[in-house]
Amino acid sequence: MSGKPLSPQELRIWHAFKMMGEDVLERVGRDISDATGLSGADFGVLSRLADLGKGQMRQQVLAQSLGWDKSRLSHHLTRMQQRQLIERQEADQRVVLVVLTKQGKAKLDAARPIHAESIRRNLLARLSQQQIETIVRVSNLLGEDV
Amino acid sequence: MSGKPLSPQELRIWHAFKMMGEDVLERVGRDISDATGLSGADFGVLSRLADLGKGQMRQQVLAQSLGWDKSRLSHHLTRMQQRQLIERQEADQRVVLVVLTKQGKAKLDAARPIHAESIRRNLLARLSQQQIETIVRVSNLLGEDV
DNA sequence: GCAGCTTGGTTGTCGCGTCAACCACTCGGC
DNA sequence: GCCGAGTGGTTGACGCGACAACCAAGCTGC
Repeated sequence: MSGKPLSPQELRIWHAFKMMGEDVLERVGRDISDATGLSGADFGVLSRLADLGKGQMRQQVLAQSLGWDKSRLSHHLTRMQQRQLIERQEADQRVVLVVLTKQGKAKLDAARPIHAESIRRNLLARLSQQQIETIVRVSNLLGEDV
Repeated sequence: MSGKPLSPQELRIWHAFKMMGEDVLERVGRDISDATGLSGADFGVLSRLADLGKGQMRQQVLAQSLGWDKSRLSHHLTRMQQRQLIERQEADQRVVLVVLTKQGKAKLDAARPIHAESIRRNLLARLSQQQIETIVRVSNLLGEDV
């Protein structure tokens, strides 16, 4: 409410906060992509498919677990399908099953160690236990709906 | 490196970290956009133009201060130019000056208080002083190049 | 002079993400 | 029966972003 502009101090905090996420996300994404050709988004889809769904899952459940809307997922799956990472099967009409292909599984398996290593190098190894705990706590605070 | 997969604990940390940034960025961006039609990127361009350059700046300097590459900026400016938020003036050949238009300035002035309020509500007000200090420290740690 | 590098910027292409419109099916009520 | 609402998904349009190729201009050095 108070229309006061942000102080230089507040601006610094905001800037730091923005950079923190973007930097790390970008590095991890790039590591995966350089090594396997998968984007961070691809990796998210494939790993949920494998871990939560034993290789197959309904689109909407997948969307839910990614925090994506159905349109975004539909577009993304179309592209992944063209690259043979997944298939779509109509279970009964109306329900579409997303199925991990051999190739998708292979790429995922190739990407997992890269992903893990990158997260350790770019995030976990750089922070103290204290700091990590604060991150988790802060994330929960900020994730609450107003 | 150790090929070990991430533990559930490590995964939770990673997930928390990812969400933290995405949530808040998205909320602030949406607040600005709902109120003024400017994207977060537009706001960044306009505010740098106004604050760092007294309303005009060379493209490359602008790109530098945004952390964007020249191509991205060029594309974005083309779109902003079509919406009359900025103009491009060739100073001497070879150098292009980006100039804030009246409309751009007006939009920026409208957006500033929204931006400030949104950051306070979605970030600053939710955290303790301790936590904020940790964020800033962590951001610096993570921003260092390897 | 001119070959070659660097600098400042534009352009095309293509993957990504949002929004709104749409289709098809199911279910509840009347 | 049918009408309306909700659910699961697709589609098209359009802005955005990364990348690579390109076009000047200017700056060496010979």
